[in-house]
Amino acid sequence: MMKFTIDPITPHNFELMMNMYKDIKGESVDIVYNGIYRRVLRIDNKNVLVLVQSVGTVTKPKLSVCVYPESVTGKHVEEKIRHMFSTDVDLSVFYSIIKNDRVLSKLKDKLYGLKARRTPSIFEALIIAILEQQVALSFAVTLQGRLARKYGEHLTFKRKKYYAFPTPETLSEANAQDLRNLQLSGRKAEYIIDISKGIVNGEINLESLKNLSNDEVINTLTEIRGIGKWSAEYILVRGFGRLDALPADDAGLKRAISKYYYNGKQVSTEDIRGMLNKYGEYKSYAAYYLLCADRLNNTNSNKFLKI
DNA sequence: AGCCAGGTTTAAT
DNA sequence: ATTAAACATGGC
Repeated sequence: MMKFTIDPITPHNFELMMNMYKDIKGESVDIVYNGIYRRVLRIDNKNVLVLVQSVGTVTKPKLSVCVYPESVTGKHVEEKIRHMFSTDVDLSVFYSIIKNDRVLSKLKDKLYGLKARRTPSIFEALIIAILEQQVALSFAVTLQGRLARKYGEHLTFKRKKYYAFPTPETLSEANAQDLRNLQLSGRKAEYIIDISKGIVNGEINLESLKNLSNDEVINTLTEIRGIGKWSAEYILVRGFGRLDALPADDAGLKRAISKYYYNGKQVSTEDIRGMLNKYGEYKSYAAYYLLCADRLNNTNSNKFLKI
């Protein structure tokens, strides 16, 4: 077992990050209980189980990471964990940008230290984007779990099975009917198989997009069948970790902005872009905090945020 | 029952 | 160039 610690940029609220999705039922590749996050990661072409927990506080954050087995490069694990948990995001900058916004400044107090999780790979962000298109988030998580159980490799730790997110290689050989049996739509099944094939045969190279601008990434990704603007922007945020990108079409975001800023009146995508644009380099966090507020308002019987 | 949910493509106008 | 229908399922 390899063990090391990471010092995220403060503030960093690991517990809140873990709790943000705990109301969503359904098996998943991300397992959290007893305050410990567990999942299988592909590192150095090997599957390893990673356990992450907080051993610090929100203002003096420290993460403890355990890796089983240890036959991988520690530095590679650390890079992946830093990316996934946004340890290098500096929320103090975001908080100073939004200090005059009546809604976001309240959310800052309620969600202090909350950072967004990112996917370990761009491929995973891409597949999740497809799964989440047009369905409730909880259903998308259920589909993700089914996909992992059927197509993901697994490893056993303390008599418990942990599933990796499926690889493009495996999904490229999946059968469309099998995916439909998991209750994906026929379209989503096609998208996932075709994209996986494209990655395997080299027509799609996700890693090569890392140095491109947001717009260049969007233009490239939206040429792929099944990836529209929303998905491309979602992938920019969730997978690439771009802080200045934003899925402005998002249904949940529209609902939140209409509720908190426009007294329930409908807002257009362009309204959203216009208003969140002023948060510049951190506009993804403005969107994320609003989405979280809306979600917490809907899942908590007592109102989370009153404006 | 019917519409919406962290949309996209395809096939009409 | 814009608009409508189809898509799978669960919750309200």
